[in-house]
Amino acid sequence: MQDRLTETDQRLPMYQRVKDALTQRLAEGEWSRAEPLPSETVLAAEYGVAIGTVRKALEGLVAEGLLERQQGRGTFLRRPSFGNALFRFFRLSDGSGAIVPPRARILSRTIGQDEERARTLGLNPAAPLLVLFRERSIQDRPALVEEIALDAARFQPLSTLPLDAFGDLLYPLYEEVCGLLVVRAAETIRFSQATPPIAAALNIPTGTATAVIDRIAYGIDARPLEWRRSHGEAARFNYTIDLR
Amino acid sequence: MQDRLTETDQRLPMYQRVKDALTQRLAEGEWSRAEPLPSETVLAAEYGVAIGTVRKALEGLVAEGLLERQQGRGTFLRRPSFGNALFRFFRLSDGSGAIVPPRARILSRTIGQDEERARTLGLNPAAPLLVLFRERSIQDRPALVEEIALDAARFQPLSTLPLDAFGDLLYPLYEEVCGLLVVRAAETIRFSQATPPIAAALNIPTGTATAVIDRIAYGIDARPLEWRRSHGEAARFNYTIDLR
DNA sequence: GAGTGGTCTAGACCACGGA
DNA sequence: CCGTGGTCTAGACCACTCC
Repeated sequence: MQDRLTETDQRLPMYQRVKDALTQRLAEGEWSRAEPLPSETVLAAEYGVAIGTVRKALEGLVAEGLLERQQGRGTFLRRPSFGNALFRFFRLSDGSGAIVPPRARILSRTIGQDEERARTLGLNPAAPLLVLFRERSIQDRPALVEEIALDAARFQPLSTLPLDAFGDLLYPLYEEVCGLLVVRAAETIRFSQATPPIAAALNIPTGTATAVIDRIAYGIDARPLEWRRSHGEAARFNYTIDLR
Repeated sequence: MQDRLTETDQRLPMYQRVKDALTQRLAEGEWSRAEPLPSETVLAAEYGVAIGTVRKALEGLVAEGLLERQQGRGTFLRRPSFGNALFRFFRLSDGSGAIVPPRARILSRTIGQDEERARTLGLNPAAPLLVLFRERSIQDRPALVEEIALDAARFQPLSTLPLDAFGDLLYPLYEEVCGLLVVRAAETIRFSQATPPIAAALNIPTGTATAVIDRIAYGIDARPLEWRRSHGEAARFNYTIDLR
């Protein structure tokens, strides 16, 4: 057990090496979300370090959003909460005020090449990509259209899954069907105008102001998993951030 | 020295009480940015706790962005870096590519009442507000217009300061002239269209798409200090965020 | 009651910065 | 060189969850 750390750089602080080792085990799916990690005491024994060192490693992983700790219960793999949070950007309380879960529908699925997006995903420029077009609507009114690019190799099961089996959220699907866990995402917001296809999909006039959000979602191993571009009507856009 | 903690809630964890006490001393301006806080050892002795407890309090304040620590040098009050970061939202590399510091010009200064904004600032609705209109430009081209509301009482020195003495950045001014330190801010982004006065100030046609950013800046005591609404051309808007 | 994480202590040694 | 924060240890007791 103890030599699990020997491969990592000896110059790094102990807690960092423990953290790296745990990250790798998390990435390999060693623990589900229902099942707690070994306790601090056990981990300390496994790695041959003091409990405080394990604690520091765990706290780091909590800070990075990989783990959740709960007193009396244990330490768990965290479920990222931004999965459907794109809708955080848009006003949801359309009329009734009740928060309705947005419905998703896959408009098309193709496999092809795209040099630029493959590069963005950290792949060989010629790598085949699985490309989805997706509509998300609230109360049967289209609110967003999304273009999604995935590594066709890693997401192979999705290329045969029936389109109506995709459900409303993709990230749980990635996890269940492909064993890939989204941990972090970076988004870029900018402003544009609806091109004819976008306008048609959103049911708004061509040229209407839109907000465009590009997202790159990263897996537990910090490599890009998904590229996504979402279009929505600018008038419905509303976003809040905290600065320090 | 040791009884400095007696006023705080006895049920709170020790490190929390130390943290609260330090926050208050920071808010009172006990340490400048050049001068380090007392060392961990000294603080531990002052508060009668173990060094690890002080460390946990300090780490919390670092996480909140109030402090910076540097090995071998000491622990320092942090200078928030978002002061001129509104321009993070907009494409700066206009032509030349070189990053030019944006110039600011105060267009007007008035004192008046505004119930809603006073409430936003946590003031009595009838409290007098100091309202500034400000233009910010890059290479002599207006890029942003801002409306800024402040508590006239707390920012009293600003009501008589010559308009051309305001400089390009307000937060250092708040600190130097009023002794008020901005620590955190919350921003809301939305898209709109330029009204005639905004269009005139930005030198764009009325009705052009704009990005509107509302900001509330908070002081070290976590109370709102400043309300600000910035308008810029939407086509120049570009913003990146990280989600977890 | 048994086991978990949360708080707290009291030390040791190391790495870095500055005089 | 001394003093700083950074790392690490080895315990203690408490608060919480679950059976």
